[in-house]
Amino acid sequence: MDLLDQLNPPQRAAVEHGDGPLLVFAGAGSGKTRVITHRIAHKVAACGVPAWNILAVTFTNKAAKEMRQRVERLLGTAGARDAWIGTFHSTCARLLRANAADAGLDPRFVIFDDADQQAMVKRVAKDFGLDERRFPPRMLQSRINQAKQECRGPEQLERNSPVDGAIFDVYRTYEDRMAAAKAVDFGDLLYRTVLLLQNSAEVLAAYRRRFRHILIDEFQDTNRVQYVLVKLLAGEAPNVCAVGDDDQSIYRWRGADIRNIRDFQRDFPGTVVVKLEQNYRSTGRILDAAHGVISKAIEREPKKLFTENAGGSPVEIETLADERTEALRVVSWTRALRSKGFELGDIAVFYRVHAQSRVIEEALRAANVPYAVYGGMRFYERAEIKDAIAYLRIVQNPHDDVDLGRIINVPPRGIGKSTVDVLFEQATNRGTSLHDAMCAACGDGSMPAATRKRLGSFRDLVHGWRAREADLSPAALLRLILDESGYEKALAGEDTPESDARSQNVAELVGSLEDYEKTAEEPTLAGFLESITLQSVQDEIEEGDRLTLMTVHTAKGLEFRAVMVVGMEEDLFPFRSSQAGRDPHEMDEERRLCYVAITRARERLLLTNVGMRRLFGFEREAFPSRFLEDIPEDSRTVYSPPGRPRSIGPLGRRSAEPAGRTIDRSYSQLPATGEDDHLGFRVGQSVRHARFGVGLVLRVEPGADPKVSVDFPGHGTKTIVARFVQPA
DNA sequence: ATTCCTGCCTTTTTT
DNA sequence: AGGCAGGAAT
Repeated sequence: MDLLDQLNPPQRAAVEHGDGPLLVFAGAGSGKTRVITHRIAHKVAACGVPAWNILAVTFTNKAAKEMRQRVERLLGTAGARDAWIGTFHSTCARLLRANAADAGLDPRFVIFDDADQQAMVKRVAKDFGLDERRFPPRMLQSRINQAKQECRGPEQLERNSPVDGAIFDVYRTYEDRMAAAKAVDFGDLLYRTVLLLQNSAEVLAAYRRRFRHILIDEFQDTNRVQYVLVKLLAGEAPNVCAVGDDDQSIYRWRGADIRNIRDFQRDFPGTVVVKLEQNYRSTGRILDAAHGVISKAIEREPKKLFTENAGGSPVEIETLADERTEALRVVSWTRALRSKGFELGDIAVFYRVHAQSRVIEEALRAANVPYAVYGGMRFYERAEIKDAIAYLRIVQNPHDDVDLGRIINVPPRGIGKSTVDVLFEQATNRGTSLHDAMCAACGDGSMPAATRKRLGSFRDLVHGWRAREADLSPAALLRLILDESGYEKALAGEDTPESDARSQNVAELVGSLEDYEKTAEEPTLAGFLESITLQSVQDEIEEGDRLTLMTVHTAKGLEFRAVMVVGMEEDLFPFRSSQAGRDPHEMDEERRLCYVAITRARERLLLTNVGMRRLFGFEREAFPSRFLEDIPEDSRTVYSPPGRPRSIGPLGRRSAEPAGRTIDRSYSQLPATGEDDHLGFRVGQSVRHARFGVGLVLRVEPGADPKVSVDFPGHGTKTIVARFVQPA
């Protein structure tokens, strides 16, 4: 087989390019993965490079898996085996575990996901007594992540304002608590790998020797620390091949830094640039539409996709009355396509925000159309699954405070909040983990005897499971835990439809652990735990005879014969949150997102917008997205209902008044004057409460259980059952 | 210690 | 609208 035969000239140039830095601009559908896989195969088969010397990095496990399969197809399974193909994060996790001592980590560290991290941040912020309104945990968390993305430890942070000071305190203490918990977060995986390579010349040299050829997929999505990592590994004679498309950069808000593409040519002198502009996916009309949208971006590398597949059906643009009608249109379009020979699996519906999916799901259920929704609440994020996993993680690493804190009283075993608070405090004071504090409390007199006893029996349970880890398979261990912890019984005891669903989910987790044991090369508990925390939405996608529903973000990298994008409206797509005043780069990103949506379609594309949309509980008038105007007229067909002249052309763009009308329910539901008087309380009256003192009645709520809303100076507004306050 | 309720906030989420 | 967190009631 000749690896070069099936390639067009630029693809071939990229594959054949010898040593030295290479930057490939790979437009949508231009055969990017083909170039990477063929380049790997070419290096190995034609240039005599040992597969061992190759590192290929992707962003999702799915991409990594697909890449490996395609390389195997070219080289044979054995020929490809030694190539290191993985995501940034899994690669780093592997490096850190292999060099744990040099990295200053326990090799059994657990990886915290977003939610775990937030729990830890919250705990730290609370210890500092920070006001949640001034310092939302979410903000603190993102500042920490941002710092790590920029390769900055706490000491490298600005500390000029009180706010900066608080962030510094939280960051530093967070790091201490993470160390005590023997846990790392996503940012740590990358940042600590960089530190490892910077601090150990030996380790760095070893990996530079090993990874002679580095290939990076989706380069436009790399952030700073990833870029630094690549530079470190590439070394003095960089054989780095970066493949990306600046037009598909849609994760700027998550730290992806488009400067990496520009800096690449500066940092790697002599970079050869190849542009792949021939598209093998979409019809000419769809590409024209995509180009119309993306060419208006204020900042982009000039390029234009072309295809030999000219013509095709026009892009359809259709205005519906409201989101329910739009959902029905999903059903009718699906039916129409099926009668034309499309399978359900060929069709996808994209939306800007998850909240849009519900109406569509309802319509599909009513019409008996099978579908799968991706994203939103994910399996491993469900409370019961997180609980079960928390137990497993405690077995792997009992010092994991977040997970121990999560399950120490789940199911309820009489170790209440106050007890846990005290234990946390002791742990913080002594610089130990919650686990160690718990064990200490079992042996000293710091807790009441009853509490001590309950802590002791829980500790014994945990230690018992740890002792069994070696001789039980992970799935068997989980079954033992679910039994002995009482978790299973507690769920069964609830006996509600919800608890049944949760039991099923837990059973499914056991099932997926069993699957893992069967399929993994070397199944271990740690391996399973790592694989699930590093899993993405895309990894969950399965082929099947059903319609696909997902956000545009999730759709990146996929393709479908027919695509429908709903909600093509100003303020929704492009999205604009209630706060105004944002920079034009954000609009560019929305534009690129729209470009991504359009370029997923192979043959058919339907874009819809509605006149009236109910979203987030409010109904408001909606106006066609500006992106619709950018689609050339000879590539599109516009359907608007009669009597509703919402032409897409130079449209009646919304005037400058604020977005829609909003009705504040909390006021419209206030009882009218005259109804204010109940039970002797009336609005404006002074009342006294045992704890909050004297306050002013703002609202009286009649009913079987009358309540009053009272503003207590110094305590804020409370809604209290009326009999707990007296007139003052 | 546990359960119930109210008020909050709402984008996207490769790992 | 709906999910969640924190506070209040039992």
